[in-house]
Amino acid sequence: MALLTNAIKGTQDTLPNESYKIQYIEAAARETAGNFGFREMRTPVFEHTELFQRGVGETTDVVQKEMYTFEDKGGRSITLRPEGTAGAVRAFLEHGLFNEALPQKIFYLTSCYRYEKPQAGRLREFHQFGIECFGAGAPSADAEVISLAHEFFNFLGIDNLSLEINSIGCPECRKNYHKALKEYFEQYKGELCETCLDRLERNPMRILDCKSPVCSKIAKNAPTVIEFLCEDCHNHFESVKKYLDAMEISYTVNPQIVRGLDYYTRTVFEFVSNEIGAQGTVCGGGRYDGLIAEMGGQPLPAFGFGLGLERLLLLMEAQGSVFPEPKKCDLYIASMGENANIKASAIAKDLRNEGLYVQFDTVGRGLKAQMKYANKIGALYTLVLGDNEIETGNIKLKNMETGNETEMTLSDFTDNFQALIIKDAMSGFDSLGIDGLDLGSILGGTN
RNA sequence: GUGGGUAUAGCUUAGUUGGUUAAAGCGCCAGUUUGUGGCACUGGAGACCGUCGGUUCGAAUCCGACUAUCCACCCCA
Repeated sequence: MALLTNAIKGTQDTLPNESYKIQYIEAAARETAGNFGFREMRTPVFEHTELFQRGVGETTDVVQKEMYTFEDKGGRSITLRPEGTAGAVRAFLEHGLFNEALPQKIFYLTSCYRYEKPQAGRLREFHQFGIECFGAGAPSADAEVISLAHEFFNFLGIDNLSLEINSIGCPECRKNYHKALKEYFEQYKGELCETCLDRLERNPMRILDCKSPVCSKIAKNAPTVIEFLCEDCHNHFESVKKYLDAMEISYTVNPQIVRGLDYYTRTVFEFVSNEIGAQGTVCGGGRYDGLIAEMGGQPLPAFGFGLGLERLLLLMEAQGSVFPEPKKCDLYIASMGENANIKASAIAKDLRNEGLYVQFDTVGRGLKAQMKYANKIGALYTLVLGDNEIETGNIKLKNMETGNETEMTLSDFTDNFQALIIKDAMSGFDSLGIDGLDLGSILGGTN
């Protein structure tokens, strides 16, 4: 039974009373991306496993232990995407988008999958707002994409998010840096933690990231990547900073930032929060000039980021952000008797065609229960429809907020409901005169 | 994969040193009002007390294992 009624570990349902929040965030993402000239790309949730092995990097944790990989019935090895960039690059190459006007500016809103132990801000299925800018190698591209994320956060009214940037250079400068780093840490071989000893051999840059007090203390005085940047990479980084300064985007240079995906080169950055637990990176990205060639294309520079929607939502709730309320029900039609029930459905259809949000009873409840329901869903107006109303053609329209009822004929009501509620919202029925809208004749008494 | 916390109705929780029909608030349904919501009052439905096993005359309560969940490490969005 538990299998039937329990969601899979590390997954989350978004229920109807919460979904408007994530919809708001997604709408903000589309809006912001659009203003920067980024257009949406949708790619499959699954790809050939090789794509991620090559694209994300064989040595990364993501590929080594976190992928959802399975064999399909045709014997192919398939993997649920653990991130968005590899698939976007694949589609970019497959459809020859490099022949279109460059840069190709792409955004996506998608789910990603990683087999990890869930914790605060970390799910096995999570959602990303991703940006990829293909074919833009200038420092202005780095700055533009970073400013897009900045603008997005700004739009949502988020503060307390710090931008940290770094440059990890090109493969050429990294070679020298690795050498220097190894030499440095080897002096402390006796003190480093076990995992760091391992890192010393495989990827000494990761030691910079270690949380153990001993290692991080040693790492503090380690040589930084920035000191080892070649002239081109150095100039590039300096230029990026100038652009950010000019856009008044504040940042701190954090030489400790080492991104976990192999494809990054030069500029890397993170937007970090300290309000949502240990997994504080809400947005992370950078330049990946080698990836497109690595995946079989002509060499082409690129820059992008991934932004975690669940973490963002967590952050917004921690900050008490207000989300725009979803639309309220304009009209609830409470009906009694078969004739009225049928009439209610017909009225609802007509008003919905005019773009109004209308509901009627589909449970077969009594009038009182229907009124209760109308109240619960926050209906703005209620129309009671029974044998009397059908017979006489006279109805009362109830404003659920004030409780006022207004008498009118059914046909006037159906013809003018939209105008009526606008007028009512502006002034209330009580004060309605004969100005503008010609509604005087249908607004009999109020009570 | 490794640690630590937690597990009682849809939700939030109470449950005294093991002792009869496991309690409350919110929510849900209905009634008080033969055709009118919110407020109040009354009633109702809803819990194999996470699962399995053990100790005991007797277990929601003690013990063990498992599972789930939360948090942290690793790593990342």
